[in-house]
Amino acid sequence: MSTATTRGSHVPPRATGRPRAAGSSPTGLGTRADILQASAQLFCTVGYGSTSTHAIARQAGIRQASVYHHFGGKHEILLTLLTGTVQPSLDQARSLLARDEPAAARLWALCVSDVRLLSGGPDNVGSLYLLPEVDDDRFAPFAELRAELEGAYRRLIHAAQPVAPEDSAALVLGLVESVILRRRREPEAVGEGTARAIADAVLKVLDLGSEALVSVRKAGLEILSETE
Amino acid sequence: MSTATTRGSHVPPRATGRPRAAGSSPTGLGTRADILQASAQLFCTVGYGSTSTHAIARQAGIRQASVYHHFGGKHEILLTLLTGTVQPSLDQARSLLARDEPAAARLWALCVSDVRLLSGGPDNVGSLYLLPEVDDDRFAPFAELRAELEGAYRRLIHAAQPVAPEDSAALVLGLVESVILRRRREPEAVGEGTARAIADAVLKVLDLGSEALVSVRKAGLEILSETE
DNA sequence: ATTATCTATAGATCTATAGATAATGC
DNA sequence: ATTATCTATAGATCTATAGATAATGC
Repeated sequence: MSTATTRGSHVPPRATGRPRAAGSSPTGLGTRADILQASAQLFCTVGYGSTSTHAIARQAGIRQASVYHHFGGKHEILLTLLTGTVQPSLDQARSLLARDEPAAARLWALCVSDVRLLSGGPDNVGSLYLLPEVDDDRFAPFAELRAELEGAYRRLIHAAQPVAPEDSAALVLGLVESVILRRRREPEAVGEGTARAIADAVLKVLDLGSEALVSVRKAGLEILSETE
Repeated sequence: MSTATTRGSHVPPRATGRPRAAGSSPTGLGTRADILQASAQLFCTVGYGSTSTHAIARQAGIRQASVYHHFGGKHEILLTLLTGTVQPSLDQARSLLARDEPAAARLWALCVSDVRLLSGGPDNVGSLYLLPEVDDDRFAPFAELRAELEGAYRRLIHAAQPVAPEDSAALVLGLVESVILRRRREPEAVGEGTARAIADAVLKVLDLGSEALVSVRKAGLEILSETE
């Protein structure tokens, strides 16, 4: 729901335990959140393998060894970030699947919602999806959530456009996820306009982009206003 | 042109120098090609930072220190792979820009050609574009080529659809590059059909997807048969 | 003589654990 | 007593260089 939840920590830090040697929690949300935030920023900019636990600790305002009090290692941090990023998308997808509005409008809303999620937040966490390391078995729980999301897209696509070819979902997800690289290259160019443009493009690709698009968009916005 | 050229080596190895301790060139194209091929495979699967020069050497059939006889370091290998991957796309784009056929057909052909390039070859080298490390200044020469390619897309898009919004190129490139992640997730699902489906989707996104699409496709295939 | 490889290694990491320490909680 | 941090460090890398070696070329 909120960014704090996404990052896996919303409890304000209690004052127990030895104090930090230098400074206080950069995020103000406790050490776990500090580590996740620092890791997200580093993984997104220099990559997973190139990021040391020492670099994470420095950015989180603690010492290297303290990272291990909160996580089993780098892989556990990345897994937490990955699932925390895809979970809100999946929640929204399920909520949209359960509704009664026309499928085209719900699909449009899902695309807008996902692009917003990928565009928002302090770091481009969506780019974690692009890390080659994510294919590793250690991150299988994430792959599972991601596959469920793809299934939700597939069902909405089929409901909206029964004659769509089997691999349409790949094109649709490709359009939605294209915002990740776009944000990396032109961070300031990405906004609400991007979300709607991508959702429109999805409908066009599915041959649902005629004059009906205007009314679908309207219905989609209506849905979004009710689900956030 | 050929994969060998892309990888920067086509000269068969001469037999000068101390022989290898174990085995012979895995690619049969010389040590430089061995290193590039081994690095491509590793960078694509486990990432850049997670790949050691030792791992590269092992896979290339040489000792770790020998890598430095051919490249200044890992970054120089990645830069070679990146530019070698984008260069053929850029060559094709320039060649298409210079032709006289309708812009829609040339754009369709460019998309098909790029998806083919990204789908082909032994490794998913397109996924090197996705590495976070690529944003580093060391890889600026690649970013420049990539920007030129985007410019070529932009010009073809505008010629084919004068009323297309400014950021259409981002959507189009997003669709084309979506094949990279698709190939990573479902390698066997990607083929010529994917290339044409993506190129079709590009025209639809640009509102060029009516019944004219059939003739555009035909013209595009004609062009492709003349430029390969 | 030239070349491409090799072996060996210095110095710089990097990960993960052991154990000390400095706070709060009861 | 419990907790979260700290300091210290062992052991395993990893990069890049120095210098030896084993081929071909002339």
